[in-house]
Amino acid sequence: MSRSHCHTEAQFSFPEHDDYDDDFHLPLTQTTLSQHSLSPFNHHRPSKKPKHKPTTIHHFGKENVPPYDNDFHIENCSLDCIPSTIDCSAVPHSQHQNDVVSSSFADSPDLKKKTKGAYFRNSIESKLVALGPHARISHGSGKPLDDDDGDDSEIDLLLSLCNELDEAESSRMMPRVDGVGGSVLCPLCGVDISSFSEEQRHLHTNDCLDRVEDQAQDVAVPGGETDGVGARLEPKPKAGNVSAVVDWLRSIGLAKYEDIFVREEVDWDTLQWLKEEDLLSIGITALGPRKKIVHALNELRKVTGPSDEKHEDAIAEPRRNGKQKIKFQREKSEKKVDGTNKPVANKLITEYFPGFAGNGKKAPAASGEQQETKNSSLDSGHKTKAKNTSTTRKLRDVPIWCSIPGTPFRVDAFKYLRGDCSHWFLTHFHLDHYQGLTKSFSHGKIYCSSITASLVNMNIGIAYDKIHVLPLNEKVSIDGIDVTCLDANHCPGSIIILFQPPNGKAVLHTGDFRYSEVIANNPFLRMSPIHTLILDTTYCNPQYDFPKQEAVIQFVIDAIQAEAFNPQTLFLIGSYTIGKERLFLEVARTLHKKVYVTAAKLRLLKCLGFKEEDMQWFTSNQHESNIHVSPMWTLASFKRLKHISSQYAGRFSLIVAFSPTGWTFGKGKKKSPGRRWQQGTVIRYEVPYSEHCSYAELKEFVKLISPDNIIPSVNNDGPESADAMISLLLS
DNA sequence: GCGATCAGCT
DNA sequence: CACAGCTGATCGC
Repeated sequence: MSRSHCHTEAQFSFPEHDDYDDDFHLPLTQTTLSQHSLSPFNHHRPSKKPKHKPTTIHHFGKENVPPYDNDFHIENCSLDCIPSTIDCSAVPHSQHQNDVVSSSFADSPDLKKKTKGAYFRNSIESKLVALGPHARISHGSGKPLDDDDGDDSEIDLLLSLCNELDEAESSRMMPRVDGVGGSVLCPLCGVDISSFSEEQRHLHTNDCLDRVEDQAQDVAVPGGETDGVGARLEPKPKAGNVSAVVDWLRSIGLAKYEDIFVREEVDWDTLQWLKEEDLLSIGITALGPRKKIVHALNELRKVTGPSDEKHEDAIAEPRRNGKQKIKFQREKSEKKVDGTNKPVANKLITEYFPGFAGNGKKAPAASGEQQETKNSSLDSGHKTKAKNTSTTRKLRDVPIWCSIPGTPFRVDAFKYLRGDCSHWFLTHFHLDHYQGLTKSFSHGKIYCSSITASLVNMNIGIAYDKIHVLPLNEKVSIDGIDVTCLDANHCPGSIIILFQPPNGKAVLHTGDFRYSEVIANNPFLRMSPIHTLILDTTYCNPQYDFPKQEAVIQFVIDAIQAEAFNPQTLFLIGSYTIGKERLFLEVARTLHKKVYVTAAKLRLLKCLGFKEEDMQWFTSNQHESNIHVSPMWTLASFKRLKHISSQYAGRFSLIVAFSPTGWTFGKGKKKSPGRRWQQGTVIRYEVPYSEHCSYAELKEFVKLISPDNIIPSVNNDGPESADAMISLLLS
């Protein structure tokens, strides 16, 4: 407390806005520590009526849990539940001992959609830079895009179509599936199916469709002469064909709404024009199904245009540049998740396009196992922004970075589970890497570090008999292939995995990792020539030139000390479910102050292999500390921070939050180790604490490894950028 | 009622 | 945008 301040609590009127999160003035935008240290309280605005908009913050209040730590989502985490096969005393992530041991890491590329270049163009800070220090900024919560905002003209058209149909119906016998009002004709072959049960009618029409499809496919597919949009396999359903709509509904799993469509006599042509409000008005009130139909219709339109339709399930495949190839299939039977036993109707979209990597009808190794791609780009739709294109798919192509060439192994590929593989490696316990892994996993063994194993067991509920714990820095043989794990310096339990198959072409999968001296000196890396490097390229751009973690930790410590002149200050440090532990541990150690974590988080920390002397710095009693660890997302907006602040009105008068992330650091930003933002009594620091490599570190690592081949596991802007990235790294 | 999945949102 | 999630709604079992 280097200086006293004369503010009483009453003076800390909380700046309230009617819409305080989306549009506010920043009293201090880019002050440095020395600049701001005068007083954080000199920017108050008169308080307005304290009207709180509802927020999405929940749960606080029960059992005295502070408002921000509503769940790290870990429950029942205790050492007791860990079987003896798990070595929980493994050296924790945060400490480097005399050897290379640490925790583990991995990388799960596919889930992240990281677009680096776009970040700055749209960032708050870039706007501030452009607008100057008093700029009014608009906080990223923009409204949803007016996606195809409804034209009245379209509704008019729809109405007139309906009218036409009414007239048509009265003048000729329309095929109907409800059987009311006359004989029922098959819409495809015209046979009278009046006497059939509803099920028989659909069987019949499905058979007709199959016939037509087979005939068309014979012609359309072999040449592959399509526009890349999909072979035209079927004749266009006739206007007025309601049963085609019914089939289509079934194909997207919404058969329960067929009655509505039949009742409303929505035929194939009409269907093309339906908009969400139309669906609502005809009685599809549930949001999910409505959205699903809208999405499926959008897919239809992309391919066919409103009057050039197909009538089956649209299965979209992410493609380069965000475009899609779409093929329509009707699913008569259940989709199988097991790729080894694909019914014809379940062919992957890419199978219709010879030459498309990893799929061609005759191409071996659909998952790219044996491929050693220089042109990984061909297949690198992975991690690009293939938004929403695969939501209806059950079977997604296994991205190339998930498959280890020369082995039957997959890495962080739980989104792509199928029966042709029984060895599944998990590099670390972050959602984007284990997504798809559920308690019902039954595809063989999961290989991971001991820390990850305990997390998988506790949080997902997978039994240990399905988990094979891999040691660090020790070569083991799995299915005849040598496998060695190294600490990835990413989050606790994260690993880099070295595969040495019998063909002599070693593959190094970095998972998510941050390069370090320890990694550089690892004898396994120094001694093993690497053929293929599957690389975490999250920050593979020269603009990401952030400091070492140590520097950022020091910055945070300095900032806390600088702000701590007010004893009623609450410090918040952001953290993920796991990750960033080193930051708050070092803060605690250096300042000799405990940090508060929730009880659930504490139980989790106990499983991460920290030593007793480190654990002593954590407490689950919030009154023992004014430095609290909270989930990253609660620190992301001033709105949430203010909410927290209001919960603590009696105890704390100032909140200082630290958001540790690498994304705060990029092109156009100064190379400072942290940025400070303030709004009223809430201060937020964005600090470039990264658990991924900086660009310079990536280059150095690549130089060290000198692989023959690089496969980026994070590909932000499509295949072109994949090649560009590789060139950058090798330059 | 529960697990899985998805859309939407940081 | 999104490092890595969270939340709520829905569906299938």
